Amino acid sequence: MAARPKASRSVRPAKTRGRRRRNGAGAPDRREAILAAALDEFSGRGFAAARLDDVAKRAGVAKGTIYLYFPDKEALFQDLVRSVIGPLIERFEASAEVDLPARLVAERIVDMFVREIYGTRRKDVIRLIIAEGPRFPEIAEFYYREVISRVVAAVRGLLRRAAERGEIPAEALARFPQLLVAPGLVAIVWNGLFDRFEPLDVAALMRAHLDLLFGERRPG
Amino acid sequence: MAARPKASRSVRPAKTRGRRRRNGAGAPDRREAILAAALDEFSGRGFAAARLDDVAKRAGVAKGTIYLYFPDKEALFQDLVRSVIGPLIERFEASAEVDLPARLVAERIVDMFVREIYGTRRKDVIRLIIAEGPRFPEIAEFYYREVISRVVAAVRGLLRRAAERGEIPAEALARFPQLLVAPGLVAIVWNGLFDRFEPLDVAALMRAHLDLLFGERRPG
Amino acid sequence: MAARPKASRSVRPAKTRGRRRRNGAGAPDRREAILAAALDEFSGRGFAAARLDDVAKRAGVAKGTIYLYFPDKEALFQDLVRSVIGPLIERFEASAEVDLPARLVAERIVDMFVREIYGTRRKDVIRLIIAEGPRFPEIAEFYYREVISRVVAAVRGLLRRAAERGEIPAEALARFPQLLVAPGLVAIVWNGLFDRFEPLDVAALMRAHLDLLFGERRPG
Amino acid sequence: MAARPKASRSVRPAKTRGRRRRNGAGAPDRREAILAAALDEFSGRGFAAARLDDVAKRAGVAKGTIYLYFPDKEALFQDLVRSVIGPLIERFEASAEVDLPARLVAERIVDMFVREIYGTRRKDVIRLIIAEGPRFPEIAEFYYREVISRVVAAVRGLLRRAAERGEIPAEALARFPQLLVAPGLVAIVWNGLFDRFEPLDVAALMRAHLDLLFGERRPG
DNA sequence: GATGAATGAGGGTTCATTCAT
DNA sequence: TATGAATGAACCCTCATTCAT
Repeated sequence: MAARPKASRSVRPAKTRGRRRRNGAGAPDRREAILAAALDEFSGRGFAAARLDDVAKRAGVAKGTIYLYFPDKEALFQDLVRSVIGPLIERFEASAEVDLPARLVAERIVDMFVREIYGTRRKDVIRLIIAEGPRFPEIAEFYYREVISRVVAAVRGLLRRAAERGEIPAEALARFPQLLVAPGLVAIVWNGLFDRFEPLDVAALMRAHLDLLFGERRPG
Repeated sequence: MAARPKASRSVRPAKTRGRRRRNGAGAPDRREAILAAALDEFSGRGFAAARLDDVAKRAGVAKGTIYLYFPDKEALFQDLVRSVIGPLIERFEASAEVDLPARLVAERIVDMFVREIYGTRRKDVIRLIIAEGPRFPEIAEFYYREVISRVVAAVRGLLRRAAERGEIPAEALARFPQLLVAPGLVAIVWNGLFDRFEPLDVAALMRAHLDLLFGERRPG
Repeated sequence: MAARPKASRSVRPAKTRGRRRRNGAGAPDRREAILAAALDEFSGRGFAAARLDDVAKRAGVAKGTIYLYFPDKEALFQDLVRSVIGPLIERFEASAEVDLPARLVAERIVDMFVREIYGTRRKDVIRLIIAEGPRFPEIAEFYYREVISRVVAAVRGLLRRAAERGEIPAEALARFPQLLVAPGLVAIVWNGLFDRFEPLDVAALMRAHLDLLFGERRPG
Repeated sequence: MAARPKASRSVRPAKTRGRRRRNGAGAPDRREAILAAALDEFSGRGFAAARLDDVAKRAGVAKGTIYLYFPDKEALFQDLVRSVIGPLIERFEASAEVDLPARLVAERIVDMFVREIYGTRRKDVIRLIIAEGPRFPEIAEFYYREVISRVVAAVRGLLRRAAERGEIPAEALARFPQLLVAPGLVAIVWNGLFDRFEPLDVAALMRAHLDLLFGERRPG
């Protein structure tokens, strides 16, 4: 924090783009190792309380090495979010575009959420965004631009098509696509805070949610 | 740092009992001023990054004064959460118990949420709990015990009655009362992260949500 | 410490000299209570680490009350030393002046040391002087002027008379009266540091010491 | 504050093992510089009042550097004592074990005391132990175990042999070896408190002491 | 006189960042 | 490139001292 220079805007060092050295063989990529360690530390303690020292230790590198790949702590955090969230969205858009009955598509999306997000460290990144976003406008903006707005658009498309086919009654959802994903968010938050008191069956939760939206599913 | 147990339980100094000074008239209570300032600072920067110095400045007291009312930074945080959340829950339970059609009760609850939480600083406290809860097991536990479990119970009761009267189709909701409040959570998170990109009409969101649950509302 | 005004030179407030109030009846003297509490706290934790808050608590007065009797922490410390050490010395000089065989006089002095110093809180004050003296030139000077130099003079007189009568062999002691009291100091230091590992029988130690100086004592 | 147990045991950082920098030539070791500075500051102001800031300044390092070598202020203090006292004792035991007339051995020991302790900063450490020992049980214990008990044992051996050979009259000393070293302690305390009022000729003091114990020394 | 809430300078400790090797 | 010792700005917390009541 404080008055350190703060170049922020995370510059990927040349060497990483055109990567050289005996990498590609078996040497674990330094940058990846650091990002992975950072995810652990940041989601375990929050951005401010996480120590780069611990990140370095966990990544198996020296503290100074982090600065070869990231200009500062904040940039490391931002790159972490980008690197985890970035790849996610394309897959999601693809899922949402297939032209099948909405319920089916929704189920696929839910499946993907459970498998690819809730079941992985990615949910921790989303939790991080929720927790730290207010302090990191750039992160929030990135997330809005790269994820939220596209998810919203994709879901809207899906729902409009469904509405046209009469698969869903109202246009409520099309106006507030957030309602479709709300339970996913709840699940992530619940998981972080209350799972040890009362574990949540996400899959069941999401199914119940779809039942509410699309009407009881006829198992037949 | 981290979340050491540390019973804490912040002691209200004697002075509040036998209070001196021109308090009793209308002078803002020191303790309240500090809590208010703490809410601002904590929700603005997060627990770890917030400076007690700033809390003091904002509260118009000296740094040391904070320690007359709270044993340490963590206790201040915990007391803040307790003092804001505590009073909330009773009102909520009362709302949920009235014996009226579920839709009506739900609407009242939604109204209360919008007015008493979303429209006040309380939403910031909830955001804080979401953000810091994983690092503060005591906070998470308190919140689970005092809020979540009671809300869940109250909502379950409400929904069961509604289901018995045939007002809502499924028992999905009774199994996952989280689904009822999910949009509230989404609204709070959205408000903190994305409102400046795309403001959210919470009232409309919540209404749409109720429409989905109870079927389109007949405006008549 | 630091840059506080520091009037030091402990001014006994007028009220204490010409003491008023229902004192003399049975009301415990405030000043004495504070000094007693200060002795406990200072000898328990050292000057710097002792807290006036604790002194006040132990004395049963409010923190501010201390400042009615002593200008600051340092003056309290100095007055403490003076009030405990002052009365001691006259008694000692009287003991040393009686015209009896040196061995007898020495035995009386030793007795007095054991009873009046080693056996009371006064030994703690001496320990305090040893510990804090280097930081409190005034204390050291007071102690040297009021105690050491007078003890040394008295002991010298005693020894010279004894030497003249042939009771002690050498003039070594007269040159270094410190040698006479050295075991007393050792006892005090030992008591503070090592008594829990190996308790010291002071009386026996002092007797052995006298035996060395005056030759074996014929019990007959 | 106070004297919490706290295993401490200050860790020598790796750098000392595989040392870099032009050390190995003659550059003063960081750790040593800090210890030396700490000795100055601690013995000048006492443990509690000494400021690590000043220690750092005096050692020519940054404040944070201290924490690379010592976990905290207390450990620095303890290590200081250990590092100064540790090496002392072996030499002393060796001196006490030679099989020569007791008077000669005693004179050697006294010489060693004057040269190696009284004439060096080591006397300041002993003063520190006396002053702070009551607050630092571990220090007192260490000192008792590593120094006192061994000195006592060595002196006892020495005296027993002397008694057997009839060199000293009584067994008083063997029961209270403290009597042999008492003047050394007095000298150290005197030096710290009263030397500016009345300097002490330690060598003469110690010689006079030996004369008392072993009988006048025949100059022939 | 007595009180104790309030003050704020100060000090121990942490940790992001730098840089000589 | 990689290292990790060194730096020093901050920040939490303490406590001597003040002063309104």
